[in-house]
Amino acid sequence: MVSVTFPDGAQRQFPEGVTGFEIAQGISPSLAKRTVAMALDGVVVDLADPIKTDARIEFLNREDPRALELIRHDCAHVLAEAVQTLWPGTQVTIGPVIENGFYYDFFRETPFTPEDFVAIEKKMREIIARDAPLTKEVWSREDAVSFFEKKGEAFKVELVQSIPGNEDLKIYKQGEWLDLCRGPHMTSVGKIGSAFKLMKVAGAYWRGNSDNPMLSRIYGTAFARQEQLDAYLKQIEEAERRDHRRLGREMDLFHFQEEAPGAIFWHPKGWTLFQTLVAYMRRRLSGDYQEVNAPQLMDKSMWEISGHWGWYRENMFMSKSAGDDTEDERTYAIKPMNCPGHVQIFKHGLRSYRDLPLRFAEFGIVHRYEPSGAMHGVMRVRAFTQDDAHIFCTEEQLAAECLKINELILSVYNDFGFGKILVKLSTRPEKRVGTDAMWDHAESVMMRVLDEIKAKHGDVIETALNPGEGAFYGPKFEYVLRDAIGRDWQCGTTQVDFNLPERFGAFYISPTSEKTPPVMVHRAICGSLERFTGILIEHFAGHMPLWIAPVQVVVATITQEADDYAYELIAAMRKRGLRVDADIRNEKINYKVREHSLAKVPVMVVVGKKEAQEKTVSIRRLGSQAQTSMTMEEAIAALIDEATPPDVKRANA
RNA sequence: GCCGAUUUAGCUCAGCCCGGUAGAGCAACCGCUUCGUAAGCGGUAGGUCAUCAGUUCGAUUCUGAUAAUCGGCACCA
Repeated sequence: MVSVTFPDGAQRQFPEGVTGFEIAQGISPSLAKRTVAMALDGVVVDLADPIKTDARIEFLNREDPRALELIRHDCAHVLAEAVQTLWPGTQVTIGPVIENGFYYDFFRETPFTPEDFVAIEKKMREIIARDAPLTKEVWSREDAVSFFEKKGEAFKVELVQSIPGNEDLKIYKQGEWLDLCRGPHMTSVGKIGSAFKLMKVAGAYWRGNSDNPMLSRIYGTAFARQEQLDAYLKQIEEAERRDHRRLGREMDLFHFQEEAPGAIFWHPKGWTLFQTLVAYMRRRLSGDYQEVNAPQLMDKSMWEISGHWGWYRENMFMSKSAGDDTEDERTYAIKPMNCPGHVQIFKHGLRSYRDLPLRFAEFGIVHRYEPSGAMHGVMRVRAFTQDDAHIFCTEEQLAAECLKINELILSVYNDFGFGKILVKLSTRPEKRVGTDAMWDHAESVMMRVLDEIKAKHGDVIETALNPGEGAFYGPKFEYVLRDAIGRDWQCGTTQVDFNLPERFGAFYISPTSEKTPPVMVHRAICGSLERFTGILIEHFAGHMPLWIAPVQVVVATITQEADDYAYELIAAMRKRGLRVDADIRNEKINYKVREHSLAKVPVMVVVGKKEAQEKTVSIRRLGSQAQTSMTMEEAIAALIDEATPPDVKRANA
C-alpha cells in the first residue's frame, strides 16, 4: 500500500502502483476528465504513471501554470505529426519547450516556409480535434533503434543511442503517431486546445553544432487560453515598436549603409545621446581611475605576444600602408581590445607595490570582424566603444577591487533605472592557462565576493554560477540587467587575469624587492557603449529620461506673434545648459505636437500670444495630453532640476 | 559563416507570376493659411528599380553571381 496526501492535507491508502487517473476517477469522473497531469511531491508526471511510494499528490488542470509547459510540449508533438502527415519522408529530431513557446527541428530537402503554416496549422487542428490519448511505453534500445531505422529516422536513431543505458527509453503515442520523448505529457492531445500559433521558420544546426547538418526549425507558441495568446502577440508588437533600429530612424539618431557593414553613422541627435552617456561614465570614473588612450594600430607582434593573433586572428582587422612603393611593409592590427595597450602603459617605468592598485580606464574604440550573421543594429557591430578599464593590483587587493567594481556597476545601472540585476560567476573552463592552485585561489576569492555582494544587495541582485564558462585566463563575473519588458542583457563584466601581465613581462617591485607580476582585472560596466545606447533606447521605448534625451525641449510657437518670446526662452534655456530646439514654423500647433511626439521629445514648451504677453509657458510632456502652465522662470528651474544627471544631483546634495 | 527571406523615391509599400525602361501615401520644396496641444489647403520636384553579368529585338520583371539587410542557428577574446 502507498499513502497519498492530498492538497487539503487528507491522506488515503491505495494499493501500490495505483495511477493518478484511477485516484482522480475514484474522487469524481469530472475531476478525472479535467485533469491533464499530476504532480507527485511537486514533480509533474503523467497522470497514468503508477504511484509506487508515499507522496503528496496534486491534480493539474490545463489552467494550472505548470500545465503550460505540457500544452506546449504536446503541441510540439502534434506539429511533428502534422508535418510528417503532410510531407512523408520528413525526418523528426527534437522538439523542446522554450521560453514563450516551443519549436520542432525537422530534416527535409526543402526547408519550410511561412506559407506552409496555414496547411500545417489546419492539420494540427484536425489532430487535436481527434483527441487521441497520449500513452507512454517503455521500449528496449534494440526495438527503438530498429523501429526508427526502419522508418528512416536517422536522427532519432542517433538520439536513442546517445541516451545513457540506465535511463528508460520512453515512447509517447498519440493515435498512430509516436515519438521518443522524456515526457511528461497530458492525457490526450485534445487538451492542447486551440490557442496555439506557428511563429516562424529558421535554420538550426543538428545538436547546435555548426559542423552538423542544417535542420529546418519551426517555432510556435501555445497558451491555455486565447486571451493569453493574444496578449503575447501584442507584447511582440510592443517589442517591435521599441526596436532601436526603428526608433533610431524615427528619432533621427543614426543610420547604416552598405559601404560600412557593422559600423554606425551617428547623426547629431544620436551622437549627443552617445556623448551624454560617455560624459556620465567619465564622471563616474573620476577620483578612482586614470583615463588613458592607447593606439588604434599596433604592430601585429603585440597581438602575437598577447596570444590573440593565434586565437582570434579570424576576427581581427589588419592594416598596411596603402602606398605602392612605400618602404614600410609592416602589418598592423587594428585593436580588437584595449588590454595590451594598458599593459604597455603599466610597464612604462618601474612600478612599486606602493603604486597599486593602479586603475587605467579607456573609452576604447575596438574593431572586431564579427560573423556577418551576427550583426544586429547597434547591438552587435564591428566597430564599437568599450567603457573599458584594467586594474593592476596585488593578490591581497583583489577581493576589495572586485567589490569596488561591483558597487560602481550597481550604482550605474540604478542611475539608468535598471532594477533587477543578475550576477553570474563563471568558473574555470576546460581549456585554460594557469595552475589549479591559482584557479582555486581566484575562484575562492570571487566566491567570497559573490556571497558578500549577495548579502549586501540581495534586494536587487540575484546570483548564479556558470561552471566552466570562465575565460581561458581567469574566472569572471557577468552582470546581466533586465529591461522594461523583461528581456535580459549581459553588459558588465569583471574578469581576473593571471595570464596577460606575465606574457608581456609586466611586474612590480614587492615590499621585499622582488619582481612580482600584478593581478590584472578587466572590467567593463556598459560593455559596448553603442550597444548600451541601443538597450537604453529599447528600455525606455525612445522615451528617454530628461537627462539623457538628445533634444530635451522643443519650444513651439502657435503664431508668429510669439516668435520673439520663443527666442528669448530658448536663449535663457540654452544659457542654463538645456538642449533646446525651436519650432517657429508656420504650422498648426496640432501638427507640431504630433511631429515632436513622434520624435520622442520629452518636453514641449508651447507659447502663443497669451504666453508672450504674460511671460508664461504651457508645458506638455511626452505621453501625456495634459498641459501645465507656469512662469518662464519656474519652468526653467524645474526643467534644469530634472535634467541634472543623477550623479551630479548626488554630488550637489 | 550556415538555413530561409528581403532589397523599387528620404520613409512605408504596390507593380514582377504573364518582359515593352515605374505608381501611391507620408516626408521634402513653393505658395496660400496665423491657427491653442497628435496630420489645414493647393502646387512642384524627386527613382541608372542594390551591384555586376547572362538570356532576349528589348530586363525593374526571367537566370546566375556578389553585397547589404531581416528572422533564426552557430559565434561573441
